[in-house]
Amino acid sequence: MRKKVFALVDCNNFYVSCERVFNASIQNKPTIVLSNNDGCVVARSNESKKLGIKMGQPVFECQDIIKKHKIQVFSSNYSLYADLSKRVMGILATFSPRMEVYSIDEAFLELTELKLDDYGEFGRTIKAHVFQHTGIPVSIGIAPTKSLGKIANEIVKKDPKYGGVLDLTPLSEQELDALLAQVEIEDVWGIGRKYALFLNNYGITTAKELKYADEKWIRRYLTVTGERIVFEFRGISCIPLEMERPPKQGIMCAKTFGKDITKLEEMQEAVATYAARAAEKLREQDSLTSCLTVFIKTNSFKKDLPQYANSFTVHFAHPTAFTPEIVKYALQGLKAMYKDGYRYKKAGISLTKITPQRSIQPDLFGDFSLTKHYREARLMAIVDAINSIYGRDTLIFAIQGVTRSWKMKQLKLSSHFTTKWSEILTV
DNA sequence: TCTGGGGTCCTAGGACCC
DNA sequence: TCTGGGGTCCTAGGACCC
Repeated sequence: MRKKVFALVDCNNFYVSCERVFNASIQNKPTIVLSNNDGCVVARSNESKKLGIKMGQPVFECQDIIKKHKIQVFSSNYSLYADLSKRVMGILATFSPRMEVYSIDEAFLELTELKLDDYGEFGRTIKAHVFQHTGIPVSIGIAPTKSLGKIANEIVKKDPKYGGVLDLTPLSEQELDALLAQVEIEDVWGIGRKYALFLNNYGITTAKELKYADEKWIRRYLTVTGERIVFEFRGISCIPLEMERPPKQGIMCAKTFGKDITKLEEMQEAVATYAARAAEKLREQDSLTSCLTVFIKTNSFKKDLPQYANSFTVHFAHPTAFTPEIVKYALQGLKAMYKDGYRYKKAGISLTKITPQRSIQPDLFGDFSLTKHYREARLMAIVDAINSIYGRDTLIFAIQGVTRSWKMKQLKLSSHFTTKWSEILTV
């Protein structure tokens, strides 16, 4: 069997790069993008990485550095990033019929069937093409397995001498091992904090040492996922390309509030809003749910305040994607556990037991009516269509509230350059 | 009074990813 | 004063079945 070839294409500092596409004045300035509510740093330009800003760091902790070095700060503009991501992926898709969109800023391309002489050259073409058409810089790692592609990408990002593209396929085993020895165990794809600590305790500190570890032992302590990494490092591809995203098995909508909630009515607004959003996502993938969990919690960082956290799960008699019904169950759950006298910081909805819409079963004996189900589905389709044309929340349910004092804080939001006509770039 | 062996399915919890 | 959100997969253990 011929060796496979995968390219991992990863957008550099993606959210920051997106902001830069539409803002020439921040090209070489240190820049960061914040999480919801402007709480933590979730993307950093190379300049801000050098200044010591850490991924996930709370903003208030690095306020001094931000001021001192005039770091450019942005709230998350998720619809802008999603739109640019779509454009990048569209271009990547023209380079191979076999592509896996792995995350908002990463994709695997399988190049095996292209039978090229020089994959590195192909990678450089892709990189140039993506930049020319979107303004987004990418790094590319090419290798016989997905895990090694990740490794190549890791090395490319750290060492400018590769110019953003590294092809491992022509390397000898010794050359490959020398590169693997440079990658620390915690930077390996699939090894998180816990496993890194565990492996370090046993003297496995680099990707190379993991490659030559006893696979039986690895399987026992890191399960099959760990064992797969070992084999992938040895050049045996065990993590297949997944071209189609299967429908989600769980859908979540959870957010911290812009300000604490102390009243049940406000909490009902928030919970109803999240439930309605989750129901929307459910319908986007043509699914139904029959189980909902609602949770609420106070701010656990504030140790001196009274703490309360609870969740409530509701199982439905019939699967549904009808917003009023899902909202009703969510509010029932909320009522069952809500307690007065606390300052709530966060709430969320999670939908599980998700089934495809076409699997719906008429109930011979119960009160379930197929006619009613279709009527509800048509109504929702209309609501969704209106909201998609005129903007989210054009049509909402009264319980979701109109004041929304608890809404996310986003003080440094850039314009929706590509998704709202009113905010299109002016020159 | 003695009481096997082999399944499946479900759930909770823990690991991971970006 | 200020600390994100949304996913996946795997395993162990319990319930239940024959």
